[in-house]
Amino acid sequence: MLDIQALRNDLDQVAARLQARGYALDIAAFNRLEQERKTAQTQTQDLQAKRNTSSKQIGIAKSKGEDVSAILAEVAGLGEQLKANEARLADVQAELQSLLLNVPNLPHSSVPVGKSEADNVEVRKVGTPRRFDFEIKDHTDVGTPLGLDFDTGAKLSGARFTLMRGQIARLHRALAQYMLDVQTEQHGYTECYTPYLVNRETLVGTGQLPKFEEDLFRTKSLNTSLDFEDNELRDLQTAFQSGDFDDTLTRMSSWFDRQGGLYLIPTSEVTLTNTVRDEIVAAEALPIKLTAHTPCFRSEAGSYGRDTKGMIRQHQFDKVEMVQIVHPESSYDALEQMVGHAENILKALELPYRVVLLCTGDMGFGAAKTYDLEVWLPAQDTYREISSISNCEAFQARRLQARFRNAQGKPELLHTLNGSGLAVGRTLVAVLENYQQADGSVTIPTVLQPYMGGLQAIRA
RNA sequence: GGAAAGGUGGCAGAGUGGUCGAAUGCGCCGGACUCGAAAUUCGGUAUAGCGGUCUCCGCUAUCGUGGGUUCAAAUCCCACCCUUUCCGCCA
Repeated sequence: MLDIQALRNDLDQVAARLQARGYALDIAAFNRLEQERKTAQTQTQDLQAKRNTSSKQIGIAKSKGEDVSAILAEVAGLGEQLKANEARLADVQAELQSLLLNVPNLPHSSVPVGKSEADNVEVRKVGTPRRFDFEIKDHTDVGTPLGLDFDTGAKLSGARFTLMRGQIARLHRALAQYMLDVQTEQHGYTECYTPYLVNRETLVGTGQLPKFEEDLFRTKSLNTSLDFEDNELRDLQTAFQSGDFDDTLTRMSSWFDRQGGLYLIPTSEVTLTNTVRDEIVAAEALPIKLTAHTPCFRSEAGSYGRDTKGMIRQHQFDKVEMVQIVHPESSYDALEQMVGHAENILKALELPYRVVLLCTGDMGFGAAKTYDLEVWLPAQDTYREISSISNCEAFQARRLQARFRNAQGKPELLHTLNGSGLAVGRTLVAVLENYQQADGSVTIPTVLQPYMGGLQAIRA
């Protein structure tokens, strides 16, 4: 969420910076809502002040045993007027809030302006892709004989699910364990175990909601009664029959909320970052560095047909996440550090990769600056995203009301950063493809061998 | 799932319709005392929004959340959420 003061004072400049990332801010709508808000708020507050003083007078008069009918007559009807004004103010503020919740973050000045992936800037390339003296296979062909089973995954759950058996399941676990150990032992992150199901508020805090509901999986509790109230059902029916689908969805969603429906996390950035929601942390506690190995669940709506083969794009994948919660002055240092923390994993695994600085048009909703790490996949003859590290500045912190006490003792918004360190599934893909041998076996990277019981290669 | 208790400031905890944003204690900040510290003592100490004559002042909101009653709600009523304890079930 952007600072509403920035929008009030500098609307044109903010709009121009948003334009750079392809977001058209509705300036007229904002101005109109702000105008309405201003009048509604001053009028409401005047009425409230009038009510408060009159009520106080009544209290004083009564304690003295005086007659209060004159003052009572004065405030007659004030209640109705006040109620109407308060309702109008609440409406306008809700509208402003929802407008604000849907505006993406401002890009940092060092971010290249661009429209798409094509405008991203390669920062550096590390490692040399291996030369193969045999015909290389992609990870599905390498992995299938070793226990990668897409058919069973599909049988159990559907497309974009995978079952792993035997050595390859162990390799997957070894990768996650290794990454977690490096992040905790070498980079100073605190290991966390977090819930995989979270409430709505948590997802609003990190920015997945309200805008990206369709990217998430949502559950509902079966223990509660699923009955609608009679009038609710009638209203829902009316909304549906009149073809007002927005209204229908709103009503269903509000009903759903009351059923205790929780969402599956799309990344543990959500849970780790939300640990500081509604907190005022001590400045000495900064930076807070957290890591977790969790599954991530994504509906992948709108990506039909993309990466349908293999385990590049799954509904469920594991990830070791890094989150830093820092003083605003050090967030850009922290961003560079975190890129290094993710790179160290790739270096240790001896996987060739490149670091890419995302352009304004390719960044995520909450990011002010993002680096992607892309790993070399020989079968695709290209680099593919394996990590994404972002500085969200105060964008999430403002939604979360996550603050610290500054030198003046005043609460001030923190900066939040998150990054993958790394995506485990895609790392497995990279290992399978880069370490494949002519005989169909896969060599185990040296650093993983202790996690594999000393095994140097896996074979069918 | 059943029963009970409870959710108040950074923390502990009082307040059960009226000058209550809220006693008191702890913590924190500043002063006094002291060579210095501790102890003692005095004063200060929430957040957000709006407005102004804008290093200051005024107004408004906030006592789990949402609604209701009332001229007036931390306090009364309703619904929900959460926490704790006991019982049941359970990995």
